[in-house]
Amino acid sequence: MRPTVHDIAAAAGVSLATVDRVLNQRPGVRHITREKVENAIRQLGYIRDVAAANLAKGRTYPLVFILPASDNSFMHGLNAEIRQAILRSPVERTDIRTIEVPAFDPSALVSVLEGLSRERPCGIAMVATDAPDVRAAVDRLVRERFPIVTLVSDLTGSLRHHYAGVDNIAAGRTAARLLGRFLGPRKGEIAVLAGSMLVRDHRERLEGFTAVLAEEFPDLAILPVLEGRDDPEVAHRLVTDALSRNAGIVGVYSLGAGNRGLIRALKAKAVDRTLTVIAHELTAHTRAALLDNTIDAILNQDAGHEVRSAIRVLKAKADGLAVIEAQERIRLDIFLKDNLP
Amino acid sequence: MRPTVHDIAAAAGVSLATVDRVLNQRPGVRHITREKVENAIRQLGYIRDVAAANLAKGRTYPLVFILPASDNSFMHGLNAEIRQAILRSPVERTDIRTIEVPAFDPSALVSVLEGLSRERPCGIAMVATDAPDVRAAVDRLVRERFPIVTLVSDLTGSLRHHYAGVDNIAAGRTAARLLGRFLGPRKGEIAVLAGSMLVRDHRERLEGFTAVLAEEFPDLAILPVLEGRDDPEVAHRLVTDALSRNAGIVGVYSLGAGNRGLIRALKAKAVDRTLTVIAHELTAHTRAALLDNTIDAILNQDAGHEVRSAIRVLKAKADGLAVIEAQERIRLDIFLKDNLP
DNA sequence: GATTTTTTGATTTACGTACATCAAATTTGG
DNA sequence: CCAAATTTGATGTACGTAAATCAAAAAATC
Repeated sequence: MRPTVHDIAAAAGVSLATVDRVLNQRPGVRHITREKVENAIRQLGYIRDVAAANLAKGRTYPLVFILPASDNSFMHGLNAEIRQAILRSPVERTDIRTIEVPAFDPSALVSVLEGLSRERPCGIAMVATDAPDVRAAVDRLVRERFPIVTLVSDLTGSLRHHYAGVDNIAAGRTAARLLGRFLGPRKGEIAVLAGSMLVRDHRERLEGFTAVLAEEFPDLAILPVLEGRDDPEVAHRLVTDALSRNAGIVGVYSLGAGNRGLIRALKAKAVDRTLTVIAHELTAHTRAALLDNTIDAILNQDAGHEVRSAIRVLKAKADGLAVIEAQERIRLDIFLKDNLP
Repeated sequence: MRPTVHDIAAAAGVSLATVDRVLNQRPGVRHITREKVENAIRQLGYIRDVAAANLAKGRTYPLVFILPASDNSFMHGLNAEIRQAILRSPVERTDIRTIEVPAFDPSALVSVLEGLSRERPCGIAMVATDAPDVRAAVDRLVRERFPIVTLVSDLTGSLRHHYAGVDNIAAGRTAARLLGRFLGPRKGEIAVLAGSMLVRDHRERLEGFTAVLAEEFPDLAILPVLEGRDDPEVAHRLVTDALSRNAGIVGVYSLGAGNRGLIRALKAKAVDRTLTVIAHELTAHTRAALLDNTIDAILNQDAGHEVRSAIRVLKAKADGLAVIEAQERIRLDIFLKDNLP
């Protein structure tokens, strides 16, 4: 049977109250007594029953999700997953609130973070915008002992406890290899459609992509990046233009959102030629395009996994518990038309 | 605040004891009283606090994992993950026991299943061997209200509650498309190395593989399947022979275990030619082979996810709770050298 | 050595549920 | 209508932990 606080008290030769003081780091325990208790805890292998503790404390986990106010399928999906998580709140003892901030606006994000310092949630998940001020604000909160995880977009170099998202450099590299291998011996140019080079994840994907293409597929040249602002209309125009102007395009890598426009452009322009296309994010549109061979592969991150993982990690950090690293690794999904979920 | 049994009792105008009798389906409640209580439960949206209930009951979840006694990397990995889960037992209130049965031996599996009917674990996870007797035994246990999930290898047509494993037909189809696309315009023959055609997952992978190859890559012909019995030595011999005898081989699909032998054969025999190779299961060997370009892609199922998912599902079923379907879907991982974990 | 301060013990209540017991009320059968 | 059976209520204890109170003991200070 698992040891309880009573067993610890008995083993350490102290009272229950003292064990409680040690366990919950309350004051008024002499150093040597504290050590006696800690030894007993270690020797008996005591593990606090978190469920019982939460019951006694009436604990809930107030969590805050900070999201950019972006109007694209991925963010909509992320929001939907957070709503699902809110529905599970009673069971998981969470109390989740989302805050929308203007996209690509570091100062807005910083002021929200500063506001949270007063609200004192027990955990913060945020889609990071990569800027020094944001990093500083995050570090400040971490030093104030707030658990913080970045979601989808990381803030490297900051003190955030965890990143719930995919490795975007690896994603870009994978896209390049798939494209290169699918094209085989063919030579030509590659069009890259991004949202904005101001976003870290897009920059990283491009970085990985160009690196592998340069190293291993020297016959494929990357055209200047098209910045579609994750907007289907803009994407449509840019891709249509590029295809018209450049007959040597053999492949397309769409590393951001706004794929609806890309797909429309491809269907109109590329009926005759055989383009190889890799896109990010599985949505109703990209799924259909994959099935009708307009797109050859989709790279995806599962927003549901990211949200659930962020919640698990924040709760664990709030309780000072360990996380199962392998479980919390967000994988890059590669979908061909055969393995769609 | 979440409603409690007290709120239900007050709302239904009955005593706590009666609410308890209804909740735990104890006898001695008139039909109309039971309905009053059930209405109150529905109206207040009462959800039993599983943590508190488990605390009160001193509940643990005795689970049994039934595994084939196969000596290959994947099964070793699966075992290791189960051991990890056992380490988490105190926290998760599980009590996990594994039973090894001879591989490919339906009757051994059936007798183990029958034995469990007396032991009464609160859930069973099993790597199924596909046979009518096994199906019958599983169905019998399900009718006796045992939660059962199949692990890695499914038992379609049975009443098992859940399958924690990948869609092997999809895996085979994916392998075929990757191979076909990687080979591009090249024509030639494809060698397929399987463990045994007696195993359902191998049969299904082959089925998916041949289907896509036939439909979409008619220039690629499949050679007679090599049955390596998941044994590196046998695999080595078979692949070496095949490569010697057949100069037209342009690709290899290894859908089972024993990849160590395959890799050795490839390195010895295929230095001169450019084979495209797709293999299953990420192990130290296949990982190294992927990195040194001996293998082009690895399809993988994450044993850790499968084990954790099986445990979550069994616990939920034992408590009569819903599972998050999307969370429990085991994905087919596709690894290129760029997105290795 | 007396006094103050700090540390420790003993005890109680609470969290939400399970489960057991016994008494009281209600229904059913004869 | 009475007895027997069934249904319901009231109450208490338990699970493992948190948190509070007050008394007692020990240590530190003068």
